[in-house]
Amino acid sequence: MSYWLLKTEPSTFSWREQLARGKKGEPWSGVRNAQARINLRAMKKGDLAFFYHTGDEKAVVGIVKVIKEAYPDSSADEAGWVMVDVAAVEPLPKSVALSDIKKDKTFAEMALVKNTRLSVQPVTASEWARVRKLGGLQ
DNA sequence: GCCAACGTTGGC
DNA sequence: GCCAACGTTGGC
Repeated sequence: MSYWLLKTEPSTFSWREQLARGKKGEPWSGVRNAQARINLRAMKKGDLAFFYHTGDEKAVVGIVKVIKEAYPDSSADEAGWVMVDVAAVEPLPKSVALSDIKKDKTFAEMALVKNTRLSVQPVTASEWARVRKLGGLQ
């Protein structure tokens, strides 16, 4: 079981919309970056991911679960790009801002900090636990 | 609105 | 195969 972080611009697709899809979930389409694709392909059913809002918010706002592994992205103009389906698991009682993440040395090596442009990135178990805690879970 | 970081493209 | 130019992402 692995952990991930998925970035989205809330005006394009927000946590509110993800929540509204419920257990049926939603395809995570539109990824057009080689490194991000590698990560999408590595995702297994049941893996968990943080849902991160870019733009004005810049915060982790919720947790989603992979419910369907990588398959062809129907929104792509050319073959080879993939998407997964994810469903909302739960919101974070308290969203965790990027500024808070940058302050905490637990996250010094996190892709969110070191590679700001990567939209699909792995999260370590310790990073996962720390963000959950900062977010008010357990 | 600007710019740093990164990726892609195209000339050589 | 290198690298300059350009485009995009996303934080500030």
